[in-house]
Amino acid sequence: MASKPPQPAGPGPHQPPKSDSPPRRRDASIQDVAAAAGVSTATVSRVLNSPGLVSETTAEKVRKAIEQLGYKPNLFAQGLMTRKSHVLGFALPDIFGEFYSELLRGADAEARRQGYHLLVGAESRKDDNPANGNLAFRLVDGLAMMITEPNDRLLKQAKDLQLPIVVMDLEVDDPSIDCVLVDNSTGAREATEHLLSSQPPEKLYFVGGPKENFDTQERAATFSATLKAAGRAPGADQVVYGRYAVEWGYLWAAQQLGKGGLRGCGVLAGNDEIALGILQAAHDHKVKVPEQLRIVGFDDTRIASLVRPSLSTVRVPLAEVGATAIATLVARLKEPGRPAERIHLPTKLVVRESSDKNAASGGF
Amino acid sequence: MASKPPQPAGPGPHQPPKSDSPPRRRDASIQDVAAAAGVSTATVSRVLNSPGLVSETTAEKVRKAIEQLGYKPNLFAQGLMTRKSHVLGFALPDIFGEFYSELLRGADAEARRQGYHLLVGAESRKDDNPANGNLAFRLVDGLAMMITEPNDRLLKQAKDLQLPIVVMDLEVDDPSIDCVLVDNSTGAREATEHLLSSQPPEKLYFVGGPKENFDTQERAATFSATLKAAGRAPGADQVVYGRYAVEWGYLWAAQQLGKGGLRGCGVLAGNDEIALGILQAAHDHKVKVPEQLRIVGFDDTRIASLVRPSLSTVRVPLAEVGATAIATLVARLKEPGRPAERIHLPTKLVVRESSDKNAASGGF
DNA sequence: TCCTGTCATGAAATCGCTTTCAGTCACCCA
DNA sequence: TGGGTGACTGAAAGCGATTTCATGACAGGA
Repeated sequence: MASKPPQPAGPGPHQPPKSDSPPRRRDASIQDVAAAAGVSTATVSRVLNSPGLVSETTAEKVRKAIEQLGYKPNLFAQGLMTRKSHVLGFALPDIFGEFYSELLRGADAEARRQGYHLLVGAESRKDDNPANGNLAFRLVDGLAMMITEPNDRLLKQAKDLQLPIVVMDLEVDDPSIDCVLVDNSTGAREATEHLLSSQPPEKLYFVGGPKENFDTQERAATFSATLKAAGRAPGADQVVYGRYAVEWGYLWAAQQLGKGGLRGCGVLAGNDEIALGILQAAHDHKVKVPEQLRIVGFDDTRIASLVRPSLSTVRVPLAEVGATAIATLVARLKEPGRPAERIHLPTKLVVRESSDKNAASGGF
Repeated sequence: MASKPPQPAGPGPHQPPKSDSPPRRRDASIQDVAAAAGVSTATVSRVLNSPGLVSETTAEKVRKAIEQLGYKPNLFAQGLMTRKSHVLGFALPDIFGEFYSELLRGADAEARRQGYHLLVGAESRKDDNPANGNLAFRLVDGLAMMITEPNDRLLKQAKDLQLPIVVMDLEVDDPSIDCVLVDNSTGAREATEHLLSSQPPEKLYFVGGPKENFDTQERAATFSATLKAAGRAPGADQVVYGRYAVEWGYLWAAQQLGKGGLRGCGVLAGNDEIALGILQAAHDHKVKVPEQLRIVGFDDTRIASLVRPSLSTVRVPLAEVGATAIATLVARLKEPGRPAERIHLPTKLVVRESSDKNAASGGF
């Protein structure tokens, strides 16, 4: 019906509708609707945006015209006036693997629920042209960004945009910015205590991601604190940093195993990928997990339950982080004055085979 | 000039500029730049959009003014005139797991490279309010959509939008729509032949995703054809359909194993998830892979190389699919008249432990 | 009867940009 | 010297919505 160009009724009596619409069919505008309904554009606009200001009889006429012409307001024009696009930016440091896709999934679902759309951007560190980033983000109503390292350049840029911002994963000091955080310490403590329990291991390690990474820092700190509380303050070699990657975990473990260490030890990894690398190395070196080496990961991405032995890990509600970020952002959009929040989402140890030989394997 | 508040020259001689800027700092507009540079808005616009039409001296003045005022064109106003937003829609049936995140990663990188941004939407089948989908997608310049089942409602909606469209994963008959496809048959044939080779198995199975799914159909067809070519035309029970999920793979395999079957057989799964489920079931039933059961997956998501035994699978260049889709879309945007393409991306068998006990384990 | 207050509506200004159209100016050639 | 040419530039007309302000009709109160 959108495509119904019923004789413009104006010019000639009966110009044959053949070859009528040279492909350039312009969408119906508010003007067309107004004309068709015999009212002014103001009235049409009111019917759409403030019904109740217009009498039921006219409203009905207008609605009919809208229906008939398949009218949809032009979002650019609308945005020009209202300064709203109903699009939210969702900026990630990268898009890779389960971790980010979960985050995005939660965010997208929530955005949709609230009538918004998501403009995603993986702000790859490589691309140093700030113009790129700014360019299209300038039409979003707000910005949810995941920032993993303090002093991120991206955050500064974002502030300059003067947009409502919510940051995931990093607690920024700016009191005007909402933050959605993960309660790393509970999970890390649970995991560490779990590793300490039952057969107390020779030695416990924390194998983290990048040293600058906020999550890694928190997890490492809690690890150390928990050990200290148990009277086993860790040495410098027991807390190490690297990258959030399978390769790094493998590398580290292979080295340790080469040195003959690690048997009878326990490892808390900075995330599941690292844990998987360690698992792999153990396998290659014929070290039995969990009998000779107990491993706990972090994040509980899907893969954790699919590897053999299945990976104990700390569950982080990633989808919920994304969803909460969007919800908070929308709340702020609706009520700009509200005080910024610091929302902490819980984490929880999930024990599987890699740290407990009695654990059920299952439950994908 | 509408907004030029420097002494209207009319009323009072010298109203004091104190209390001048209450926090509402409006972004500089093209008018402000024009005024600051002492030129017309037309000239400013030209400096930005068609340099070469303006003399170097004026251009310099204008650039200085832009710099000084931190001027950024208003995207709504710009869009209103040009009908371009430099935003592309990227519609997925869902956002879940490695599969879609890879797709998205490739797409995002390419979009960025080309100066576009991505508006993502997981068109969850639940949400049946078409208005939702249409709403913000109406400001995109083009739409890349993954469609896995013929006759998708979403595709029709998209066509109504009259936007340039590129479809991933499904070959649509509409000759005006570009398609980015995966060469399922090569991969499926390689995989099937691989399973037939060396110790010829008792029986070969194809355990697919949804029967309506286009990829599954192609893969199943090739599987059957290859078997037939080898003189071993498959029975009805050898090609089965279910869902793209670990659970389905597990369920199917567990049933077969219960019946005592499957030992000495080979399975080609519709995707890696299904294969993983089968692997899991085999493990639970103490069936040795690959000695007693050989398994090949499809897609080569990251997890395939991380499970034990590592999973043989057909590599599908997911990121490349996404990137190609975007590239094609942009190409069409730049040259609307170009004939629609059918781009086939290659697939390739990757042999790992789950189908070949001599395979190297490694290479994550 | 006249004045005032509501309600429904339309005319027109505005948002910030692009683009057409029409100069202006300097210069060159016949 | 007159007219033609080309290079720059500015005025102004949109693009399609929202919103202010004015208006007309009508009802109620003095």
